[in-house]
Amino acid sequence: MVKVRFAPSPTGYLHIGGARTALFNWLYAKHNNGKFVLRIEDTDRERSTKESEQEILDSLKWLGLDWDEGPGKSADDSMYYQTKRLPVYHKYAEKLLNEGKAYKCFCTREELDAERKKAEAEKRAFKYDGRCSRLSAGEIKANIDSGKPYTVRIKVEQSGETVMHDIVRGEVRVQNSTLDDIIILRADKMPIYNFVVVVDDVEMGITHVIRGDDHLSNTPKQIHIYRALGFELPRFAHIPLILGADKSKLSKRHGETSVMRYKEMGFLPEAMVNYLALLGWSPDSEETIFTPEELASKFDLDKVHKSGAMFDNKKLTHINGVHIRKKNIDDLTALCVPYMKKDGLITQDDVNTRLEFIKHTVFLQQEKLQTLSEISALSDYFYRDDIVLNADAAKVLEKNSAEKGKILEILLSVLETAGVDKTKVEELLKTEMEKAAIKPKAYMHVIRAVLSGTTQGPGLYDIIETLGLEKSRKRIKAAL
RNA sequence: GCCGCUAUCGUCUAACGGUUAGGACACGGGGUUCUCAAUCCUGUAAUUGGAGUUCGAUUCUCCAUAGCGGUACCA
Repeated sequence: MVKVRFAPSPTGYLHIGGARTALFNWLYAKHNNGKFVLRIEDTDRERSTKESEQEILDSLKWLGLDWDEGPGKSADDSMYYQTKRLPVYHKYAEKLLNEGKAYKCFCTREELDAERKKAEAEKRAFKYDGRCSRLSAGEIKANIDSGKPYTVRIKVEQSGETVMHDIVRGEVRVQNSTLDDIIILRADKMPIYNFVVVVDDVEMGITHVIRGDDHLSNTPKQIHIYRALGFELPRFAHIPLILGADKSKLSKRHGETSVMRYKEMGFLPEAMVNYLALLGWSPDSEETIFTPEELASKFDLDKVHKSGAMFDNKKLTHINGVHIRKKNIDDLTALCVPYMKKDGLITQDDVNTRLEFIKHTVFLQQEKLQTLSEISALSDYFYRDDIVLNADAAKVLEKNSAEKGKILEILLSVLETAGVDKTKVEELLKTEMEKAAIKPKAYMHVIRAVLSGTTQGPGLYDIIETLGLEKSRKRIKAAL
């Protein structure tokens, strides 16, 4: 059975790139009726926080990327937190030490840093020379007796090459001579990523390691660790990075990268999923709009592209608009309400007492919305007492100033007899205006400006009907 | 520097070695419409360069160039 995992380190929010990696794993698991595991890689104690972890969990949940195993899925979560599995890693490290496949390295970080710097200054590649592996038993004992801290390194064979078969990259070869002895345990006994990732993937039975391209050069090292441990290799798939506008790996300096910020900005999770899936992968067909379920049924690793993909907010926004248009009005309203509340258009009381009205105003803007957050600016004139006349609308009134008074007088009388029913108003207004020899374009534009303060929006008669008699009358009188 | 990866419209991408190099976003034009949006039609726009293999290279090989990633007691 296919079993994949997403293994974030809780050192910050879940960003777009991480979300896409999680998504590809999730899609692959779903597609193959496999399992999707979430594991928290918190061995970097200095930077890991509980808040970050919570935000990552919330982000994944929001995106709908539910995990089969991981935090919150069983009575005992400890298996999914690396800091809670320290004895396991120590056990394996001990085993390697006993078998002579690993050794204790007494070199200090300072010494190594100095050598690295020197090598850099001399334009040489720095590589640890493995000197501690050649220490005599006596020297080792002396070091330990004197309490000298040590890291644990795995000895890496220096001849030959390591070949990996990546599902998306194909065959990748590296000369072993370019690798140095890999640290698996820090001086404080905390295990290192390359080591824990191997141990955990094996212990969890991960069959496919799907991760960002930036891990490609770690893979040969990990393969050496697998071999030292006598483990079988999983299948690897390195997916292309998501790039910013300058084609470097997407990061904060390119703008918003936090998944939760996209939620705040009014993006739908299914739109994020849809867009992210298309970044680095393409379906057989030429369609572009998919539900998460459709993506899961179509997704496969062999259609994953090799090169990095630039994140394009415009396309995301377009896809978001399409998904918004597909929403039913109850769901869309529920989604819009938080934004309307935040922008002061409505209160919870309004939600309780005039939900149908709110729904209707949302309905009128549905086809125009690209992001949920736009709802307030588009429909505020339905909620305000008075309009705010924008520049374009002012221009319209000015242009038609000669007829404005007459138009409004007629409208007023039409409303008095017809009420605000949109078909009745349309009918009567049309005949009355014809009598007065006023062109539709002229009176409609003027009325729209007076009633909404803008030059765009839903159909004019929808506006009148939604506004109601009282507000319409008030705005007409104010403009006269 | 060293190691690795990558290279098709501005962007995301498609194309058994044979296509007028296709689609989507964005942009431009037009239809529809009371406006905007939506929708429909439509236009502009790409194979990094050089060798080689081949009857024929976007596609295979090599070189160059460029970009990216890695080069930690981070993940």
